[in-house]
Amino acid sequence: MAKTSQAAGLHRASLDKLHDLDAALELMYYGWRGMTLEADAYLAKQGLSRPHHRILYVVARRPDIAIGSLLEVLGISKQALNRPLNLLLERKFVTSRRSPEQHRSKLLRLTAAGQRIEQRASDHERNVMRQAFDRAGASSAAAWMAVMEAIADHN
Amino acid sequence: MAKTSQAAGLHRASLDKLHDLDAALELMYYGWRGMTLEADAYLAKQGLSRPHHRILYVVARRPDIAIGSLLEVLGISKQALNRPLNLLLERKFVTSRRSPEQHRSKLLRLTAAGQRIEQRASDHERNVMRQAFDRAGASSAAAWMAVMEAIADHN
DNA sequence: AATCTCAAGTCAATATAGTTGACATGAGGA
DNA sequence: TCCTCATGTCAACTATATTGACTTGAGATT
Repeated sequence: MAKTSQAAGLHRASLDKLHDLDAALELMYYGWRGMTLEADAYLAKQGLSRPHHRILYVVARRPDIAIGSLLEVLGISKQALNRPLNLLLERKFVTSRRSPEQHRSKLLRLTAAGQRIEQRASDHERNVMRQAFDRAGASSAAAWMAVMEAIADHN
Repeated sequence: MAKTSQAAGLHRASLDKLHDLDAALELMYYGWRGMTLEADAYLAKQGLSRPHHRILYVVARRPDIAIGSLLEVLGISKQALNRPLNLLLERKFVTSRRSPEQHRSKLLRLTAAGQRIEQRASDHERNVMRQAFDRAGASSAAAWMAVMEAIADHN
């Protein structure tokens, strides 16, 4: 293994399993990584990262969302939103305008360029999912969704 | 919504679906969150966080692992490992000793206290998985594993 | 008009998790 | 003695987040 990077690329390690469900924990970890890897690489090429993508993703699916609602959906503080959102506004991936009736809030929308970035980044993730679903079959895909829903809605 | 925290708790948002697989992307996101939420809360109570847990998890499953191998498995730089590992050594959750033959490398092991922390943190994650598998059924659990493997091993 | 409320924006300080680069230490092998 | 190699450490930097305190600007209320 030549002289690549000090931080090696993290290829699924084979660890002893102490418990029945250890394999499931590890699959969740490496699955998350596997789904986001290419999208993150694409975003990095654009000078963006995952927080930017999350903003683009949500605004794409909720045009005219107000900043306050966006904060709620993302689950972060407005100070944390500030930097990435301003970058997206500066680079004209997102526009903001005041609401006609509710002049207090600002409504966010993607520009055409913003839509393109969002689509390409999400496409990387969707392609990973599509290939995995294709390999495992449609009924497995449905089962995967059911299990993930149970995990997401835990408690 | 009273005056809780500026960063609200992030409850699965209902976003419009622009693509077929958008639901899958969101499930991966919220699933990852759902699995790690309680474990992270437990670790925070112990003054630890996810990197510490990852170290404990790996060392538990590879007793006498050398630092260099640990770096490889974790996929981070030795400088990034330094702080969390030193904390674990200070707090006597991990011990290091020199190898009898290979005096160059240090071998890491969990103490009893370290094993307890690792087990409890991982238990939180395993419990989430167990409940989800129970709800979805054994064949769905197997399908979930197959899909996650395909995602993790993507290219 | 003066004041209150509320969404948004901003500034400062802090924590965490990581990076690269440079260099020191200590043990074995040539 | 000198070289290699695993480990350790220092410094500087980046990114992503937090809390707290405050300002701004628009509407609503008295």
